[in-house]
Amino acid sequence: MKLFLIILDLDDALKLFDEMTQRQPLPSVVQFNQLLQAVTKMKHYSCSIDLFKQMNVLRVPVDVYTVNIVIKCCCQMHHTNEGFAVLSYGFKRAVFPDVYTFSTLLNGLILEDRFLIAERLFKKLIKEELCEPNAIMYSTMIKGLCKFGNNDTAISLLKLMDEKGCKPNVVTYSTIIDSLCKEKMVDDALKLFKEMVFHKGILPNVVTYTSLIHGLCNLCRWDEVDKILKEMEEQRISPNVHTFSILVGSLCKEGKVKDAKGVFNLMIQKGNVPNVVIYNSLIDGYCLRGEMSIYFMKLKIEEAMHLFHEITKKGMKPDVITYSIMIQGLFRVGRCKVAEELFYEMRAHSLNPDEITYGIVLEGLCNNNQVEKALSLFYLMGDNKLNSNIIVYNILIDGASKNGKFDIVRNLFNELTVKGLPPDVWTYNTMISGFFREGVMGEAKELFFEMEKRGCSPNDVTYRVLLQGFLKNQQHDMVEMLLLEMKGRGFSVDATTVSMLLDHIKARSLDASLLKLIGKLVPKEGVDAHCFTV
DNA sequence: ATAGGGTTAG
Repeated sequence: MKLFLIILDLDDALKLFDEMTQRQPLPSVVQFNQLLQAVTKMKHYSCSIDLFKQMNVLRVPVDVYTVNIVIKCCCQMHHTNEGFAVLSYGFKRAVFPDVYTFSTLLNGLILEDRFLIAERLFKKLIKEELCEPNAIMYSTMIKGLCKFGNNDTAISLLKLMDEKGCKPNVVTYSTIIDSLCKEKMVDDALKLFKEMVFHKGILPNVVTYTSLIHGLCNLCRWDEVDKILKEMEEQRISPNVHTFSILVGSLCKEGKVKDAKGVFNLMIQKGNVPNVVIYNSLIDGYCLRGEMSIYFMKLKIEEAMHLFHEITKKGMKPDVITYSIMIQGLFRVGRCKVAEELFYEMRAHSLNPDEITYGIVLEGLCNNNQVEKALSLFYLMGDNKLNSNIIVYNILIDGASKNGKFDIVRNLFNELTVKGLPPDVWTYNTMISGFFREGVMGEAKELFFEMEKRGCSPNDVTYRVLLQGFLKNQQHDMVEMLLLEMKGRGFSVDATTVSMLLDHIKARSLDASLLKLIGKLVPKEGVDAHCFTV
């Protein structure tokens, strides 16, 4: 009997477990493993661990499969140390780990960002010949290297495993290809893709193609996206909901919501079942403010709302992200009441808002002249996690500043020191622009000199804020110094600031000799600056 | 062991 055929939900599994434990004699370990596997597949990790504990009480024998499943559950819950405890429990009962056990543990360490420990374990396994690494283990280590930005080493390890006679497979390659795409190194990814296909004869799958499509979409290389989609068709590899949701998301970011909806419909027409993720992408598209009037924004919010309700109608549940997107959209068109209602509704459905949701709500309130409400929400509802998030602080500081509550701005900024939460470049920029708004240029200048000392380098926005602030306040003595610093740091100056500078030169409040320097800071026309920032 | 969604400044 195949257990997974009769277990439909957690309830079934638990009932079956009870029934199994009462049988005389007890069912075999294989059947218990199947049950644990089923519970784990449903992502009820802590439940699997509980069942495992009960098995021990009942003296159901366990084998390496049992141990592997339970270790996996520990790791998925980010409790890898408990996974190691299960490993030593196994040793005590003469259940010895295999390559799968160690791969799972390595994966858990990487999941918890403990790559150095993973690396040490991996080397130890090889050196002491505790197990022969297979493609899964190598791929796991390669994933870790990629995760910590070490694509080059990942590629070296790929070569090394091949030399050692362990053949990389489509997963190994896809891992690196995806990582390269995420770092915008799509050409390197395409090179590796060709190596995989033409030199190693490994066939790409939908995951490989989806990663490439993602990378190309991010760089707006649409022709090549088309080419990949055609190639997939030739290879008879159908795009799935993942692939489509990347296409939908990218079209939305381009402001082409109608096209995105078209792709969404096409996907359904092709027999794919939409999930919450792709709904969220599309709803976000309808909520984004493009270059349109508030009238059209309100119309689009209606469509977003319609899609939002469609999720429930189709038997799915909106998640924290769905609610966050909807709330943000509603605040943007000034429908605060409905936004707040949704904020309460999500909690009524036991969806816990995270720091991003809070940030959205706080920003929405601030932008709609409700700073006090935002602050009381922040102090009354915010837990440790929310109130230790620098972005949330930045939002509040900016909101208070724009609403003329500068005493609150100072309070919030000082609170960061008390909490030991380091301000980031956004915080400094927000504060500096707040000082200008308040007309206290001395403090703006002071904070600018201070930020570098406190380990936060200014960025191009900092210089923009400073230049525009000084120009508006007829303070010209800092301008040349700022422009020179920008040149030194390789920043360019934006159109608005340039035109302000030129106005001041025309009015002779700035010396014309600055023109040469300004000319060097203007990005060359027709060249996409993004090509160079990668 | 590999792929998808939501936050801030000008």
